[in-house]
Amino acid sequence: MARATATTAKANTRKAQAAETRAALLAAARRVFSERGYLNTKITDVTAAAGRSTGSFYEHFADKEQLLQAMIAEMEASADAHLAQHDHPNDHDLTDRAQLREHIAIAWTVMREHRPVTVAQFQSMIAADPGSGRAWQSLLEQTTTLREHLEYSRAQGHPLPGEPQLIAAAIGAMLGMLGYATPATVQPKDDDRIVDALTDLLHSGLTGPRQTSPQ
Amino acid sequence: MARATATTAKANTRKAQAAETRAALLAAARRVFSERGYLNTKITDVTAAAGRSTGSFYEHFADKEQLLQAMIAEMEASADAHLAQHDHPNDHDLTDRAQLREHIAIAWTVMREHRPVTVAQFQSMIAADPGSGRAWQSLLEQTTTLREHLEYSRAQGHPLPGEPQLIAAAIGAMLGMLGYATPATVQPKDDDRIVDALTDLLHSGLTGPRQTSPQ
DNA sequence: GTCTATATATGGATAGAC
DNA sequence: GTCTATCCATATATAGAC
Repeated sequence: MARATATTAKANTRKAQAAETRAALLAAARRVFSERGYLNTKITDVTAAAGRSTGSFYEHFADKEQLLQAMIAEMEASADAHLAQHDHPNDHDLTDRAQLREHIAIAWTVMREHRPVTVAQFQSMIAADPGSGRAWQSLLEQTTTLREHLEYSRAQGHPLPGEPQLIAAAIGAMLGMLGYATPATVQPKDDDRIVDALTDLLHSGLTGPRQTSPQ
Repeated sequence: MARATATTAKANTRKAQAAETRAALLAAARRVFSERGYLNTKITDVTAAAGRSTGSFYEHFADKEQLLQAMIAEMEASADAHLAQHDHPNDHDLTDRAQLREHIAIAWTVMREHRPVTVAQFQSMIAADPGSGRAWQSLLEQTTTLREHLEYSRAQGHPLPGEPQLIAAAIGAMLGMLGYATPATVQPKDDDRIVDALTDLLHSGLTGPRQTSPQ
């Protein structure tokens, strides 16, 4: 079948077409990953969804793993731009409810907005050999900032439930797993409900000072 | 190579040998799953580790999934026997620190003692198509008891951070993911440290009433 | 019931024309 | 750069002898 070779106003140069194909593959991967996930998706699924050929795929990516890396790079660029709007000094105090909520909300929003990528990344991590320790390593890496904030809080005199590294990993585990498992169909207001609940749970736990419901 | 056909005192009946082979396959699967995990393990990896043939495998299990189901059944039988030692009435109050810790400790211990199985089960769940909602469904199922306890606590007048179902899922997500990611090499005393930290975090959160360290 | 040997299916990856 | 056609590696599952 004939495929549009210049759907945009861009000049139909060889270079521009390559970029177009690459973008089409990335976009198709996002679509396919959100349904079938990363592990069950075959290269041919992506190329079929993009309307390209298998051979063309390998002109842009060495394999499926490299495709995922490119998607992660895109996401991080986008997330960094988003984060630049907020100030993120190191001296955050996560024992302050508002600041804790802000962090949870940002993490949750990024996971939601880039769901196909985070889902794929999560699957890829889990599929690694358990003996390799990659899951633990990944958990530590993704919670580095969180850990630093906790260390700061502790230095300020707030005693923590445990070592900052462990607490950060626990929180990261909760957010990551919940973000993966939560259906894509939840509404924005549910997102708020979830962020509020997680914030309260992590801020003051199950016994924190909350008003008893009126009954 | 010659393989022992009657390593035990049992009579070498056809039936006994079948049971022996089945047990050998299950034991081999535990060993292999703990290193390479469930997803990356091939049927031939299991049979090779068990010293049996591929053809023999299919005499006992229809496929890898059924092998895992058999391992889960074994684990649940073992866990139930273990749980029978404690009383588990429905009227537990997880806002009580000791009772919360008990629950976390049991969950953590089961995950540790049956690590190959829980790891395999976790991988199998994650590998399912994200669009199927299996991860969310699994999370709800595995936290049913937890949810009931939380509902009880709430009925007793303890306000929770959110809906019991969501809070239970969040706690389950934390425990499940952390149990998966935590290296198999941690020492028993580290297990205690982890259980204590998680208990404190979930009980009173990051700001709960704890003594400031002497400094 | 267990074995060896093999059929079958799948998907990753490449060659060469356009 | 993109395509079609194809090679090739891998793993599931079965057939048939013992």
